[in-house]
Amino acid sequence: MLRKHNKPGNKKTELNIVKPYDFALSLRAVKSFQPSTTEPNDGLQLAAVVEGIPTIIEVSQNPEINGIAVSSRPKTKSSQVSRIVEWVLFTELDLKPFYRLASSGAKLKLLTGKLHGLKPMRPVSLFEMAVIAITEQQISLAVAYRIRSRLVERFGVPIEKQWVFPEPEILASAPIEDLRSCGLSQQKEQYIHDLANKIANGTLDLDMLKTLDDDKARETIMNLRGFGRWSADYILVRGLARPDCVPVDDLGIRSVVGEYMRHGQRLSPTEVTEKLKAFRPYRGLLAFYMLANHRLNL
DNA sequence: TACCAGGTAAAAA
DNA sequence: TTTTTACATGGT
Repeated sequence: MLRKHNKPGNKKTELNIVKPYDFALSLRAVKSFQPSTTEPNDGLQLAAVVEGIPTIIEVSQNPEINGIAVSSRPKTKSSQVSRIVEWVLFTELDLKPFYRLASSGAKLKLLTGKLHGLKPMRPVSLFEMAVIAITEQQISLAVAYRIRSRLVERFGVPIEKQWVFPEPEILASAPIEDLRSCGLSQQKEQYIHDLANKIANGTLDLDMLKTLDDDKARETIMNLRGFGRWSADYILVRGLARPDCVPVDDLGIRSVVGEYMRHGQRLSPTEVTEKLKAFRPYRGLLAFYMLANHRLNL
């Protein structure tokens, strides 16, 4: 007989995920990129609106079955929950071909060995991701983070000790001064209003980016007001976790690729492209592994 | 105090 | 077509 580990009021379901996968490692990796290192617990909590109801989705390791368990508060039967978690954890990504490709050199073999099972995590919503990109243009990450906190706490939906990121409709109808008073510049306030309006009135569906190839997705993003090359790449890499996509302009990437592929010397954007050429279609994953290893300081 | 931080659009040259 | 410029906040 199958043992049920369900408790009343907290329905748990298991998640199918393409292996190898190391949830704890992947979680540590995302957190190492986040400005705030609070959140002491070792599980993942996502705040999202499910069937119109603000919900906390909890993702944790289930040692009994060596898998991933998902629960939600309030509990819901909606299949939206697993779809969200599948998206965030990138369950469908198969790391095996990437490992085969990166096993050529001793250094890279060591890297993928240390980080075995690491997958990038993606934010719940691409709208939030797009707003992150706008706020982080030019100013420091810490400042951008403060501005976003004010935005979320003001317009988002509170649940437990978190907030669900505001829906486009909410920001679209927010008065200009209200957005400005969160610390956004006049330009950035316009970009966000413009984006939110397009989504709210149905002219734009960011989720369809998921169906486009890298170049087409980049082009689509760059046609939006306020999104240049940097922001488009940022969304492709962080928001969609495209396995072959590398933000070659990024200083961190240039240093860390140089660390592995030249003697710790920073590379130029074209040199990064050159050095990673052989690792298509997993150039982005490789860069992610290098960066994660650097951040985690293993 | 002044300068800079994972840019961008619009104006100017 | 390429080069400047304004922009908001907070850390140094």
